[in-house]
Amino acid sequence: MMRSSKGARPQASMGDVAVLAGVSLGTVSHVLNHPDRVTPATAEKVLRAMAMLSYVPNGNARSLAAGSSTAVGMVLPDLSNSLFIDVARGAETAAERAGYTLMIANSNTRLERESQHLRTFTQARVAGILLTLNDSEHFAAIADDDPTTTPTVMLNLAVPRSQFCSVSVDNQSGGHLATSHLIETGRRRLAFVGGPSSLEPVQHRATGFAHAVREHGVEHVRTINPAGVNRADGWESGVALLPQVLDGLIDGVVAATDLLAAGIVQALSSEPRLRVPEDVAVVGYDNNQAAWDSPIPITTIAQPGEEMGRVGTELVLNEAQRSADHVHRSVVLTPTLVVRRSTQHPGAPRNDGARGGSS
Amino acid sequence: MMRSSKGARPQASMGDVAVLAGVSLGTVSHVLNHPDRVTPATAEKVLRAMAMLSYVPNGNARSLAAGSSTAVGMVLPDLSNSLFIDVARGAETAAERAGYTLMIANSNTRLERESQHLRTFTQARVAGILLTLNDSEHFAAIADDDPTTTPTVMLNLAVPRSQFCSVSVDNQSGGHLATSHLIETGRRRLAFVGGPSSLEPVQHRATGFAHAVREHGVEHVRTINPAGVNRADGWESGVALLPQVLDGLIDGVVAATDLLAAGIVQALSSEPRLRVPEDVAVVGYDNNQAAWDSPIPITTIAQPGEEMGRVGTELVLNEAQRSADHVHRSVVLTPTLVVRRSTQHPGAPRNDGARGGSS
DNA sequence: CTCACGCCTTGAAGCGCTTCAAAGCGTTCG
DNA sequence: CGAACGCTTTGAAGCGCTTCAAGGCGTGAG
Repeated sequence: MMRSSKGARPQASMGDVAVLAGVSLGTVSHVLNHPDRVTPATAEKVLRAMAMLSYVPNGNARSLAAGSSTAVGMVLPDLSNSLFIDVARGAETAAERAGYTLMIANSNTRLERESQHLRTFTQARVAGILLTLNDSEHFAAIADDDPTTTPTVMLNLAVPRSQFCSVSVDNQSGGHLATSHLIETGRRRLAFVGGPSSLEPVQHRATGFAHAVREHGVEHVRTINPAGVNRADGWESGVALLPQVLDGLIDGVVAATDLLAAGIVQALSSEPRLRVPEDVAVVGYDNNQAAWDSPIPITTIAQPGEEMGRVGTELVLNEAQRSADHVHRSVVLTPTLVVRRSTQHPGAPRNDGARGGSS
Repeated sequence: MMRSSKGARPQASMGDVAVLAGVSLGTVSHVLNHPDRVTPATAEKVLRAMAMLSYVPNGNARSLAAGSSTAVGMVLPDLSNSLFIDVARGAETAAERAGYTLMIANSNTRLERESQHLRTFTQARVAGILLTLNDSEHFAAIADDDPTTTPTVMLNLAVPRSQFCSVSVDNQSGGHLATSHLIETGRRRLAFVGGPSSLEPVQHRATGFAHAVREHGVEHVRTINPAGVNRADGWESGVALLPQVLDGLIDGVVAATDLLAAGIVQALSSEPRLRVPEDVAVVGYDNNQAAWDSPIPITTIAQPGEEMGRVGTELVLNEAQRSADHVHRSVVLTPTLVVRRSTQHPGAPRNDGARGGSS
């Protein structure tokens, strides 16, 4: 059906529909919100009128009168990290299932944008907010100064359960998992490549690494903490590691992110005398695209991103719907190991696939 | 400042603020919207009262009364495609600069979700909508049945300029660019790897390829159209191409996406007698992460994603603010060539870098 | 045949805010 | 000294919708 060419007539309101259908305003509203209270005949009359006028209910007026909204807001720190994309996807699915709509706002890890978006969501009176943060300092700043009464759950950061629900992944156990895998596949002389100390998840992964090393009594040869956790930082770390690897002093590397791992693999492979995984195994973290796409696919720790989004949404909606008897909870999810070439014995079957899209 | 522990008091309203400040409701409103009409002393009194009550204006009531909103909605088809992430980033920047907030909704390329999100945005009375689509069939369905009066601009798809503004990238010229690059670097016997015919952008790239081949009078040896445009499809296509490449019948391949190109490079490289780019050059499309991350970094066509988002936002805001004298425009942006190893002469400097994020 | 009971439908009272005409007031000008 | 003017502040009228008490009306029971 083509757009009706009524020109610049503002928008049909519920009143217009009522007049056209020959019923009262209240009845029109009931057709939308309590169809059971209305005679089928009446309902049909009204629906026909709505169609005729291309009526679109005004969500603002609705939320205002009803005092509630059907949207859930989500603040994401980084759209280029596939973990957060997964989180968004899980949240979207859960929200849709519950009849809500997910609105995503991107902060680019800027504290200022984070609280700005929080404010916008609060003003819009969304049903709940999913706040995804990377950095515990940002959390502190936000928790102190944005006294939101909107149900909010923290994603990706474990927080004192006082004010919010939270859903996070156990980074320490992930670090432990990665390290144990290396050890179980025969590596004995390990290095850890981490990152800046402000990144809480990275620190926890380091702790997990340390525990595993101690438990198994293998050698912790070296730790590098580059300024960032991207590919370039990985490359540099790999170069730094090279001499010891060549001397056989290091036979396994645990990297705190996949990007780091990819850079490390790249650096190590650039040395012709070295082969990954035969001479040195590398394991990453996050199950990012970079881990699939690496020339040598990289073993990694997969974070249950979708689950995080799903659980977070369920928690926030629970709080929104039953705020009375809602109790804040901190859910901690467990990451899983994904084995690929970078840690496998030669000749083992190669894991391949794609995560990407098209244009 | 800690959250005031007033318990479950609903929310302070503008009226409460007015009473506390000892002024009228209208004055409080003016403090927010027309600070110039209010005495500094009064303003301060009001602001103090707001702080005291943790007052958060109700955006719904605001938009309702004012008849306008300060949000821009964006519908994205695929969060895992870095092109769209770039678009979102550009849009976000432009929206922020204009004092608007960008709300992103993800449709996962599902028509049903697309129109659902459109409806939500329309109901929320956002100032404008950025509709990003992949598929011209979806456009047809949506244009016909969603008679939105909200300013809307189409992104990524060139559409008849009748109903909407649109911003798209000239895929034909991109295909031409990629092909010419191959020819200019000495390739003479070319193959094209495309995709399903429903993907309009891919078809345009094919057209550009064909034109370039004809213009330069080089040989168009073969076209393959796999069922998809992902890495796996690329691998299969690469395998199919292998015999002819080995026989020297093909010395250059234009792929319709980077994922395809990555798969092709992978397949070709698995043949020890073959070297990329010495024996065969490969060029991709999109400037996705996969093109950076490939063992042999892949020359590609970069789409101006951020610019697309920025221009789209400017158009939609223009229409929202000056709908009277707004004229629909179709902006077509030009893609650019990014040269990497996969098409370069041996010994040429290697282009490296990273696009990724952290966790 | 009448009364009461249910089911639909109606009308009116807000939801919290913007805005505009009108009222207050301290000044300036004649 | 009074009129006129400009700047603040006020009060009230909605914005479009939900909801709830109240009104109509058809039906079954007495």
